[in-house]
Amino acid sequence: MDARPTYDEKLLRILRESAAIFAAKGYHRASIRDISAATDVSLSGLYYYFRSKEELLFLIQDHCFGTLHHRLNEELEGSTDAVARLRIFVRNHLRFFLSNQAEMKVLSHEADVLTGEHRAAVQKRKRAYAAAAEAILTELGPPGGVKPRSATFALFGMMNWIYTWHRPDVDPDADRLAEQMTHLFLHGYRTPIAEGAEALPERSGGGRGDAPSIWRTD
Amino acid sequence: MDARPTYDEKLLRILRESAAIFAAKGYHRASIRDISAATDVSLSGLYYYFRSKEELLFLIQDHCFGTLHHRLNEELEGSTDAVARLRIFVRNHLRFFLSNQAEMKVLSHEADVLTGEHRAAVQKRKRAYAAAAEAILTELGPPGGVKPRSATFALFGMMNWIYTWHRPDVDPDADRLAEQMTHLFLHGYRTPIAEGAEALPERSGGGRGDAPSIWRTD
Amino acid sequence: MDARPTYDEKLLRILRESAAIFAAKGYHRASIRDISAATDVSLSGLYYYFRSKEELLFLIQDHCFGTLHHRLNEELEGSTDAVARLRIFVRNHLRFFLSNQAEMKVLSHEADVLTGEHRAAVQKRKRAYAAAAEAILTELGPPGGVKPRSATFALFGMMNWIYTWHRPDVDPDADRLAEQMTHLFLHGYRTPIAEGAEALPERSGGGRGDAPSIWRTD
Amino acid sequence: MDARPTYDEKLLRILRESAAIFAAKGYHRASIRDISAATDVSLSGLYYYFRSKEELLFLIQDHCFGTLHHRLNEELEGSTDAVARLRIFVRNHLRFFLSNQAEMKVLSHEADVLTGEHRAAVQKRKRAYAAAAEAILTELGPPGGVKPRSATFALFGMMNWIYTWHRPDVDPDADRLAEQMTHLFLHGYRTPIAEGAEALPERSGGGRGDAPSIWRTD
DNA sequence: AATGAATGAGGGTTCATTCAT
DNA sequence: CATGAATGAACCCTCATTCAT
Repeated sequence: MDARPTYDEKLLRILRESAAIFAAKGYHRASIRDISAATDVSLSGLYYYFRSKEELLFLIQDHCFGTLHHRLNEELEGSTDAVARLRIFVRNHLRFFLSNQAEMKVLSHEADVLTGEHRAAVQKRKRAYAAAAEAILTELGPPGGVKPRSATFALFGMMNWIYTWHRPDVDPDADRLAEQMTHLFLHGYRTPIAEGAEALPERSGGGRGDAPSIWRTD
Repeated sequence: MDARPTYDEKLLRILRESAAIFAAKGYHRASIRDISAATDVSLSGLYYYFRSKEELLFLIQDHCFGTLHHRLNEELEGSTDAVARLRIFVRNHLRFFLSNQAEMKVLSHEADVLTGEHRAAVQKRKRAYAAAAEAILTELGPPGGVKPRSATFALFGMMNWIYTWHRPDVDPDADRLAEQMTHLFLHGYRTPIAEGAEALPERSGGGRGDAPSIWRTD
Repeated sequence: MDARPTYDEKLLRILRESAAIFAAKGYHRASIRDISAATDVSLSGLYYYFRSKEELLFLIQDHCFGTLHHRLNEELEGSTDAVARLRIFVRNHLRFFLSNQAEMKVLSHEADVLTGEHRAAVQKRKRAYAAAAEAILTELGPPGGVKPRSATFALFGMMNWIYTWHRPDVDPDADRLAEQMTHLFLHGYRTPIAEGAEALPERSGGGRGDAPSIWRTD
Repeated sequence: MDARPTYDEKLLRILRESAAIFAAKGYHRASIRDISAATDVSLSGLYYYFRSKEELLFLIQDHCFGTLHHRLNEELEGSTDAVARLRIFVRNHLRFFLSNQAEMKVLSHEADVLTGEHRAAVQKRKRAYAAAAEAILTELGPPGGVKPRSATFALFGMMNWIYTWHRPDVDPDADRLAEQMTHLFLHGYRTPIAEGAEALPERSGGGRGDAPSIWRTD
């Protein structure tokens, strides 16, 4: 109804372009000058939209998380079956991830750049989203031997790692990947760990505590 | 036998401290001055040990990958059972990860900082290690529906993501985590995907191609 | 009679707030944004009232000097006794100074910020005021040894320096201070310098010309 | 004995040139680039000698005050007569002031730019020097009506104001000025205030409390 | 083998000011 | 009258790196 570009639209454009630049070069290597060039907004003009580079990153992360979680709730609505809900969760996450690769890379990769209140606000979002995930896992019933906390993060690891390897021309699309990851996770999660499974013969210096230095001297 | 501090020992110390600093602040935010302060070597003195900051990062990553892969081969030696070999692989990876958190974080997090020959050299190492992993998966026999490439990276995702969440006081140690992750992966990998599993009712705009903007405007 | 806020009143409010800010932070450190915030006038809105930051400073200084001198003439009117006139001069200056500390600090402290015509206009006011002071001193009759020019500035120094130290809770008020300073000045001014008073034994390297560096190297 | 330029000498040169620039343009208007140009040291090279612009100002002020006070003590040594000591104090101050005009202007004019520890350190110096001055005044015996605190600052006002007016070609040199200011101060300080001196007829709105606005509206 | 001194390039940010509305 | 949006210029400071010693 209103064709005039609104204030919001311009900010959103800046956020989108900035996310792409942060994704490509990394937050610290990207300069405000890069963003100025990409957006065709003067260096100082940008500061009308955010107070600092860090706030810019915050705006990106905050909006991104907000939308991700918001969509999840929409998708879950009405669904009651535990497995279906897990599948929806994974699919939503991966769809969003692959549709907004730049933003999600920024979210995954620049997680601990933020400080102070910005950091706190994003962590709050993160915790809420992780809690939603854990709740879904809980609905699945007791796991077969994997701790729920580790399992949650293992699932996130599978999903969040994709920005490092996924190539659209070679790899499955979001929905297919979602099926596969749900499947992968679900069976292991439910199947009890067999006795003696861990009976691996010890070979070299054991686990933690022994902590051999990473640096070979030979 | 030789009590004199050798050249190597000092370089190694520098690499260790540098890895810790890179892990804590990120490669780009960490300055050579930080490293100078941490190592008690003068700024210019450091340049005796590496030609540039990037080479320093390379040395860390190269040694780290080298050791990781070297250990894997040692651990695998003599073992023939496919499942056992997978378990060894995961355990080796996680032990190493948790024993050398700083280095592994640098490896995971600063993967695409390197350029030119340094980049090529590390990628070669990375590919070799990934190939070893994929070979082990292949030994497991045909998967039940998950593509081997996706599965490999899903496994790496689970494992490499731990630097973002693992807390030694709360979470299982490396060996126990290895059991769980092996278990998690293995069952999903082998179990065939049931027909109709993906029959999720479509809800919002579909997967890729539709690519809704990340930024809500409502 | 007229309740509507007039043009002048708003300008005056702006000048008053600006003077306070300039006094607090110094002209150069104070930003137009600070003034915008303090006056609740938008950044660009301020430029309706003055053409540039420098003009704003000019308006403050010009008004301030104008009023100071105007009051002096009012106070002096009808008084003929030389000493009484000096007393009135000092009292007027100090009253004004302590009643308008911000403005007078700006006057004293930002004296040579102005350039071009602004500078010329203020200096004209300054010279006129200083001439009035010198005239009063002349009426006192020939000094006892102090040059009139130095004496005038010594008096101004005493008076203008107060913005650096005067604390209303501890120090005398304007009128009492005026008595004391008049007294202080008057006696020294009239009393002849005794012969041999200056017969101080030379100690270190003499006065100007010798110009020892300020920086100790021992 | 050693003709090689030492580290110190270079720092001192930088401080001297910086003081001249701060004196000429004011601290805030002067840029590090100005100093770089004046000293022929690269912009970044300067930061080898100080950590920030503020520290540079601190170094100037600290050294300056240190030397001033140090010299005072040297000059006072052995002198016992109260009046002679006052004369020495004033002479030392004025000699130093006129021999190091730039530094002293910076000291007088940029007094409250410093913050934190820098500010505290300089204020400590300032208090010590002011205390020395007050001690000398105390030795003179009880004043004739002027409060010692006001008197001290009146004297400082006379002296410190000279950077605003003194012209070497027209005005007396430091030693002569010292005589005159000592004389000016001394007589007023000792002579009792006559009764009824302050019996000035009130004319316009009285002293403080009445505080007429500085801005004329007529 | 080690370092003090120095630098060019570039970083984030602020500022006074303008102009269409 | 008033303002939201925008900008060029400048500012302070940090960085990786070098080089004479």
